[in-house]
Order: sequence, then C-alpha cells, then structure tokens
Amino acid sequence: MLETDLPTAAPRKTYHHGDLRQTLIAAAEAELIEKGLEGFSLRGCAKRAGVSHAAPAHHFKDADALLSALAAEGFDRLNASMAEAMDAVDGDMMEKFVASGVGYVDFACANPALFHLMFGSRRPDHESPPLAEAGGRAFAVLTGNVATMTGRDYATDPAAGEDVIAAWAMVHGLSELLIGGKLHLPEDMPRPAFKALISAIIRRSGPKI
Amino acid sequence: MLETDLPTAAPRKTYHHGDLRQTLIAAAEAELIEKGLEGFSLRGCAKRAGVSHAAPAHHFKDADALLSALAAEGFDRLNASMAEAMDAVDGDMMEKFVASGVGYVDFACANPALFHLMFGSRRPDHESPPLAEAGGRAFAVLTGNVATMTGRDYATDPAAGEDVIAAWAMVHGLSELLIGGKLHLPEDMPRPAFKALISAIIRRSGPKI
DNA sequence: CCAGAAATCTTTCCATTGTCAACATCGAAA
DNA sequence: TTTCGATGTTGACAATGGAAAGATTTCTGG
Repeated sequence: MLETDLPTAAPRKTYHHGDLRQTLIAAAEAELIEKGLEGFSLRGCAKRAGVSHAAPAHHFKDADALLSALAAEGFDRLNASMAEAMDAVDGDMMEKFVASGVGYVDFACANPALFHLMFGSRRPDHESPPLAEAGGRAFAVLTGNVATMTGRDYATDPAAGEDVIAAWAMVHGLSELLIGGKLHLPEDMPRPAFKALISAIIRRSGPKI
Repeated sequence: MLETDLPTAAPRKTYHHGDLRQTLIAAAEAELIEKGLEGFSLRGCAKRAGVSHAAPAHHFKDADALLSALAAEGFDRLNASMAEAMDAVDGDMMEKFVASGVGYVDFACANPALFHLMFGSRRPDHESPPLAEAGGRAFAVLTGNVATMTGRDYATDPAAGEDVIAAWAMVHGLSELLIGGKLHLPEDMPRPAFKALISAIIRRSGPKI
C-alpha cells in the first residue's frame, strides 16, 4: 500500500481540535471507503481524527448520527453531480434529463461506499431533517425534469408518477448493479462508450413525449 | 408484541441437535428480519437455535459464512419466484418476460431483509461457489428470456447486453427503491393496480421487438 | 461387541466495539 | 478575573465474534 491522501491522524498542538465535527465526517468517509459499512468503526474515525475514542460523542449523539451527517453530505454531492452533468449539456430537455441520470450513475460509481450508506443502510436516520431535506432536493431534480418534459407535475398529476418512478428506478438500478459488481462490463470500456451505453439505457426509461 | 411464528429456541432432549446447520440458516433469516442486517448477531442466531454461542462455528467458518449460505438460499427462492410468475402467465414471450420481472420485485418486497443481504451487502462471500452459482442461475433466467425474445444470445452477441442490463437494472432499481421506502406509493394501493404499474414500467425497459 | 476416532456441543477466555460517567482543559462572557 | 459551558480525556461496562480446550455423542474399523 502506497501513500494515501485519505485523512489521517495529525498530532495537534492545542487541546481543543478546532473543527472536529467536520473532521469526523471526513474521517467517517475515509473509514467507509477503506473498511466498508460492515467494517466501519466509530473508534476508527476518532483515531483518524486524532482524538480520543469518546470525543465524537460531544458532536454526534452516537455512531449512527455521524453516519447520518455523512449521508446528508452525500445527497448534496449527488445533487451537485446531477446539476453539473445537466449544465455540461446544451441540448433539448430530454438530453438534459438523460445527462442528469448519467450524473447519478457517475456519482454512485465514484462513491460506492457513500452511495451504499445513503440508499442501502438503515443506520443513518433517514427521518432526520438534514438528511430528509437533502434527499428531497435530489428527488426534486428528477420530478422537475419530468415536469419540464411532459408538462405533468408529480405533486398534482398521478400520471406523472410512472415517469418519475421509471426514471429513478432505472438510474438507481444501474448504479446498484454497477457498484455491486454484478454487471461485468469490459474492464477497459472507454468512457465515451460507457456513457453512450448508460445514456441509451436511461433513454428507455424516459417519458414518451 | 404478540405471538410470533419465527423460529425460536425449543429445548432439546439430545446433546446433539440433529440438524443444526439448517436450523441456523432459518434462525439467521429470523434474526435478519427482526434486527436487520445492522443488528444481526451470530450469538442471537445461536440463542434462537437453542445452542451455545460457539456451536455455529462447527457448521460455519464464521458469521459471514452463515450469511453466505442464507444468501444462496435466497437466490434459489428468487429464482422460484420468477419461475412461478412466468408459469402463471400464458401469453407471448414479452408477457412472460414482464411477469418474471414482477416476480423479481415481488420477491424483494416480500423478503426485504434477505434481498438486502443478497444484493446490498459485502458480508456474504459472493465468490463462494454455492452463492455464485445460485446467482448465476438467476442471471440465466434473464438472459434466457432476452434471447428468446430477440434471438440474440448474451454470451455471444454484445448487442444483447443493453437489453439484459436495462431489464435487470429496472427491476432491481424498482425493488431497491420500494423496499428502501424511498417511493411513497399509496398505502392502500390494491394488488392489481400495483401489478399494472410495475408491469408498465418494466415494459419500458424491455427490448424493442 | 468394543475401543478409538471423528463430529458436535459447551465452557472459558480474549480483543474489539459502542456507550456512559467522571474528570480535565480551554475559551468566552459576565 | 472568575466562572461556566463547550470540548476533550480516561476508565469502566456489556455485547459481540472468534479461538482454545474440554465434554458428550456418534461413527467406524477390528
């Protein structure tokens, strides 16, 4: 194992850390990436942050609360990934819709452990306001896109439901299968080919307009 | 909490259990259903089976090996659910294809904890022969259906890849979102309406023939 | 039928983990 | 400056997975 740039203990001068809360969230992500959610340990996070094993308790009620905060941050980054992908495209609305889906899948592939925490775990408290709101914003991107394309509003028009569910299920299923290693794509598949494949598949799920 | 029919300790007469291996797998599923994968404990399984906490070691290398065996059983039951759904339909191949997808989603909804173990956890050893083979059989159902409909073989024709991936991603994404509580379908949605919705969405992912 | 071997189960022990309680240190407001 | 809340540390506890060693039963070869 060579040099890693993941956060690690850096002996500090002051008794107080200064920004332990944020440091712990970063440490939790590093812990998640290295050990996976199954091997995640709160004491490991504390060690990475260079504090004693009980220090996190002053910032997070328990280990799950720390994971909740990390998951909320994850949803914000997922939103950013989708927004960035949409902005990078200037075509019609359908193209932007597909691009946002690619952004969703890209985020999952780039952050498998985080994605798994966000969607595949009951450890974070998904009802906690910060997490629920961040998740709601991601959902809003999707419903907004569908509304723009079809003119149907998810909130008021039940007919929009099928479009929204289909689109979300498709990008989510792709993400889960890819990061779960269930799909064995060619190892050396170039980025453009990968993008084209994902885009074509996402297009199938899109609303018929 | 009222009466439960989940396996529980039944004091035994003999020193040897008789069929501890299978009993432990059943106990593991009960443990999973009640506590979730996060709260799963090997000692809890042993208690359910009515044996000491170290007894499982004689049948499973470690806790993950027990989960692997349970996951393999899960894949067999997933296969059965898909096969049953297909057999219950006598229409053209597309209808059977859609039915198998509904069987996939139904299995997930009926066994959320097991499904999560099978697809959303790194605790089972997915390379272990029993598990890998059971998973392979499920995959074969899908590729077989696509081949029957389109005449393209996944193994030899790369063009079949998109069809297979799209179909699998769609049913898998639906399953994950439904059991993750992310999709808020009307609580009282009747079974026929639910089935129609799922079928319509699966149809979108199907091959164009 | 019987003695040894193998399988199965139990008890005991240990390291790790999350959490709690008690105490120490620091900074900011009164 | 003093006091107090926020932040950090140490020590303890119960629960857990796993290893080691002993107890009990079953199997197997003579």
